[in-house]
Amino acid sequence: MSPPSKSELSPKKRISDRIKSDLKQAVLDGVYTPGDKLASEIEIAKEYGVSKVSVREALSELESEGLIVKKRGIFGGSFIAEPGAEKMVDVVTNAFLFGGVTVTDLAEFREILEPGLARLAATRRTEKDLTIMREYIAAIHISIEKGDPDQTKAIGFHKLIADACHNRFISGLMAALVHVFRQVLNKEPDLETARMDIRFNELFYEHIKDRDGEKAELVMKKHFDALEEIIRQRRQNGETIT
Amino acid sequence: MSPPSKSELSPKKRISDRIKSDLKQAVLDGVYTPGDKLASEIEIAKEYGVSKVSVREALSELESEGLIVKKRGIFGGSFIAEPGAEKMVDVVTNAFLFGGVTVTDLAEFREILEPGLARLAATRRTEKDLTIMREYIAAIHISIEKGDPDQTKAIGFHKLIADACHNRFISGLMAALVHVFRQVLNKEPDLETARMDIRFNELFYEHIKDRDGEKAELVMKKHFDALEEIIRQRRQNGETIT
DNA sequence: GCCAAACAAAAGAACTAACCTTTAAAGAAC
DNA sequence: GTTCTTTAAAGGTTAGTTCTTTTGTTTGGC
Repeated sequence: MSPPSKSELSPKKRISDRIKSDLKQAVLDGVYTPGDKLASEIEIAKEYGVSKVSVREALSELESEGLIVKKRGIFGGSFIAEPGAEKMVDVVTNAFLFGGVTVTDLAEFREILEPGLARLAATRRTEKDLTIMREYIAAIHISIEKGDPDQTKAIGFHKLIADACHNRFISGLMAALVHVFRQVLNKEPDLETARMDIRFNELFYEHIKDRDGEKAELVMKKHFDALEEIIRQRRQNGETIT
Repeated sequence: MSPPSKSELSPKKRISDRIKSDLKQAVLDGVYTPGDKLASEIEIAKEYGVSKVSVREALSELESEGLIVKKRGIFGGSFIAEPGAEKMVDVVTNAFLFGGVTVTDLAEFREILEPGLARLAATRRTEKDLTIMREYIAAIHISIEKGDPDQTKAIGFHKLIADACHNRFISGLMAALVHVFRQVLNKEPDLETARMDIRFNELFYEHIKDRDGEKAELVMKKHFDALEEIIRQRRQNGETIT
C-alpha cells in the first residue's frame, strides 16, 4: 500500500488557501510593502466573491504565520508585518515541542554552529555591539551580587554574539534557540555555573573586541565542552535531561 | 506561546487563541499523541460554549502551524500531526521571503554550519545513509549523461549529509535551506558546475564512508570556498545576486 | 460469487445575516 | 487647554443553513 505519492491530484484547496497564496505573491511582487494596510475583510470578500468568514480564515492563518498583523477598532485592519524573523521563534519552538526534536538535538546543533558564529562576530562586530555586550555583562554582575544569578540570562549573551554577525537569519535563529533553552533550562540559582558563564562572557568579549576570530572560536568551543561536562556529571547524579 | 514581551496588558485575546493554547498544552501534557483524532468542530464548539466558526479559526491556524492535520469526509476530522519538522521548511522560507533575509545571509550561515555537519555525519552515518548517498550520486550521473545537469539536484546531497547526522532539528533546518536555495538557484543547465559538484559529492562520500570527519569537514570548507569563487566571478560579469 | 455503480452519512468547508467589541479620532463640556 | 463623551469603522462572534468531500455499505448486473 504505497502512499499515493504525496500530492497527486487536487486535494481540493480551500478558498482561504487561494487568498493566502495570492497575498503572499502580492508581497513578493512588491504590490504591498511592510506597514501597508490591506483592504478590510468585507472588501476582500466582495473582491473575491466569497464570504467574510473565508477571508477571515485566510487572514488569521497569515497572522499566525507572521505575515500580517491585525488591529481592531476604527482605523484598524490588516497590515503587512514589518520584516523581521520574529516568527522564527515560534516555529523553532514548535519544531522542538511538537516535532520530535530533543534538547540534545538543539544543544548539538548549537555546539556545531556557535564557534563559527563567534569567529564571524569577531570580524563583524561594531562599537555598538561591544557596548551592548558590556552593558549585558554589567547587568549579570549585578544579578550575581544580588545572589540571584538568573541562569537564563547567561544564555542571552549568545544572542548578542549572533547579533554581532549582522545576519538576520542567524539573529532570528539564535533568538529562537535562546527562547527554547530559557524555557527548558534549570531555573534554580546556581552560583557556580553563573560565575563560570560570566567568566566566559568576559573572556569572549575581549577576543571580540580585539577582532580575534581565532581565539573567539576556541573559547566558544571550550565553553561548550565545559557545558557538556556539567551535563555529564548531572546525568551521573541521576538527573534526567530531555 | 509567543513571548509576552511586546503586548503589555490584555490585547483582548480572541477565543481562538485560547483554544489554540489549550490544545498545544494538551499535546505537551500528553493528553494527545500524534495521530490522535480530536473531537469534531461542532463538539469542540459545544464544549467551549462558542460558535464553530471560532473553533474553525483555531484549528485552521493550528494546521497552518503544522500542529494538526485536517481531513474531510466521513471519518475525517482533525488529527494531531505526526512529529517531524516539515513545517520548518515553510517558516524558514517565510523568514527568507518576508523577513528581510537575503540569499547571502543564508549562504553565509550554511558556510559556517555545514563543515561541522560534515564532521558529525562522518561519525554518525549508518550503512543506510551510505546507500542513499550512493543512489543519489548515481542518479546525478545519469542526469549529467543525459545532458540535463539539474543544478538543483546537486544541492540535495547536502540534505543527505544533514540526515546522516541523525538530528531531527538539523534535518529539518537543512530541508528548509535546500528548499529555499532550489527556488532561488539558477536553473539553467551548467555542465561545468554540475561536474564540479559531482566530484565533490563523490569525494565527500568516500570520507564519510571512511568515518574521516576531519577530511569531510575540510572538503566541505573547500566546496564552499569554490562556490564563493564562482559567485565572485559571476558578480564581476555583472550578474546580480540577491 | 464477484465486481462495479449507486447510496448514505459524517465531518469539514462555506455562506448569510445579523450583532458585539474594540479603538482612536473628533467634538463637546468644563 | 484639558478631559469627557460620542461615534463610526473594522475586526470578532454568533446561529442557522447548505455545499462538498470522502469512504463504508448496499445494491444490482453479470
